[in-house]
Amino acid sequence: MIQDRELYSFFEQGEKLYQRGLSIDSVIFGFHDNQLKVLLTKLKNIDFWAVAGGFVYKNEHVDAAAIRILKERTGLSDIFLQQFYVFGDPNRSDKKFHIDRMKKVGWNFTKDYWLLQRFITVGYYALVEFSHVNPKPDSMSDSCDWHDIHELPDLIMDHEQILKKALEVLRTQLKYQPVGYNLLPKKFTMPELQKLYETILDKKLDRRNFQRKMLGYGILKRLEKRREGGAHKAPYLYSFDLRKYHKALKEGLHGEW
Amino acid sequence: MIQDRELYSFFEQGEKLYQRGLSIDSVIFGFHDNQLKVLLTKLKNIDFWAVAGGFVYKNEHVDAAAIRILKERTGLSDIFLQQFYVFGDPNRSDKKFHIDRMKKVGWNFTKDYWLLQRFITVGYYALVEFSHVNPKPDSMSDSCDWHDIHELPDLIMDHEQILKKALEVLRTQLKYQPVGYNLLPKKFTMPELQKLYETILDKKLDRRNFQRKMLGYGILKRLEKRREGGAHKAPYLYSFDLRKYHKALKEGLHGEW
DNA sequence: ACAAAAGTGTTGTCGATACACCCATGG
DNA sequence: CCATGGGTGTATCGACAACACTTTTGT
Repeated sequence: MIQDRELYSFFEQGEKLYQRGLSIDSVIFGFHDNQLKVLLTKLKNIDFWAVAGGFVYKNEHVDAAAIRILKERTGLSDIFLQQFYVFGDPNRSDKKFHIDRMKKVGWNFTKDYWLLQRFITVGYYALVEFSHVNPKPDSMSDSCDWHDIHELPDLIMDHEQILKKALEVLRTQLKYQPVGYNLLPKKFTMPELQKLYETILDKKLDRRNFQRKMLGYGILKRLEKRREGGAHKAPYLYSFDLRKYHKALKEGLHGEW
Repeated sequence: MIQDRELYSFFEQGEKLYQRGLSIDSVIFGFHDNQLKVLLTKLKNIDFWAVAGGFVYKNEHVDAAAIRILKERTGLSDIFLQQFYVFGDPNRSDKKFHIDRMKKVGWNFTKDYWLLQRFITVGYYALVEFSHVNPKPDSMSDSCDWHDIHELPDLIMDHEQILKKALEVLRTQLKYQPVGYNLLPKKFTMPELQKLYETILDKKLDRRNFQRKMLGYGILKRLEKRREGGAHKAPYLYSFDLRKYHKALKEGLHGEW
């Protein structure tokens, strides 16, 4: 099978190509149908899923590797992507998974095979625009799909922990920094932005106060056009004022000391 | 020399003992003489300093290694210690430093010697009580001392960048989480706490507003006794209410959504 | 007595909450 | 014509900054 040849190549070349004992796992968030989604890949030959992971080339910047992997999985570049934690438990990578998989595809390995060594992983999380993503599985996976945050399949190793931690960091970040650009289309309505916040925070917010609070940050531009076709009154469209948005990203949304 | 024997042992044993390509650098902050200080070690044989660094044993949790290194350098355990960033530039470790040093002490090495490989480092920062620290250099260093944040000596490799980033994170953290326990003695006065904040933020704060704001957080206990002996009016002594302090650490100081 | 340090009050501003009210649109 | 969704206005509360006043203590 073609897929297995790919996988074999990975098994064979990995040790030469990649920095030893180091991996990257990116929790890629998207927003669709008023739900917060995560991009997961289904691993070949076993019934478990994983967040978008990968390895770092021997002469590649760790951050660059994260950007590359994000691009490989989604087709997107120029995206909000941020380190959030290093998972450094010596027993975090369950060898049984790797061994089972390699046996199933008939790959011969020795006890000191590179994939069975200890790996530490750098966790990143990304915020992407759902509709722009073109999910592509990697050589280790046979599919790549969005999953609702509340209905997660079984995840390998410590990936559930990684995902939970990413969510936690995202929720904390939401309090102090603007979120929305990269998760929403270029133009969006205030109710849509509010839904995003409500989904991430898992909490209802007051429509009117939310609006004024957001406008108060001064990072939104109201556009002339309104969205048509929908039922009831047509809401305004907004877009982010990127200059002010990035300024707010750096300085935070709330007061200084 | 005894020291060189130690160093030789490190050069020789390192590859066997430590996880390859992975190091830890901890920026240890202390507070003394109304100044924010960092604990730095002076490397043997070269005129450069470094933040408290070390390596991770092959079967050791990365966080555990950070705790161990902190203990080795300061004698302290049970301290505020937190990951803040991974420095993953493939060229961050300047080989020239290692080569110069090894040549000076007459250590023979090959081109693929473990210390000359690529290293990524996990940055931690710690907040410690100055007076409790007993600085001890490691086998690579011949002294270990506090330095004022504003008068730093030459640092190796990217350690200045690491230190700056730690400071930045500390300043950000200060806005949202309580700081002070671990940096101050058990009992302290409000002006002392204020000085700490002013030093970290590099900014004057209003005495009266600071007091009420701090008290408003409800994480302080006013003690019966006052500090005596000093000139002028004696201030109250305070201590942290650890239950509430830790609660505030988790939940943050400002409002919820 | 007075300067300096520390504790307590008062006021005004601004943002956040909780609502009331008005406008537009499809059924 | 009215239910629903969306936009604007207002009253109240609390946090915070600015600044006035009082208390303590060493010289």
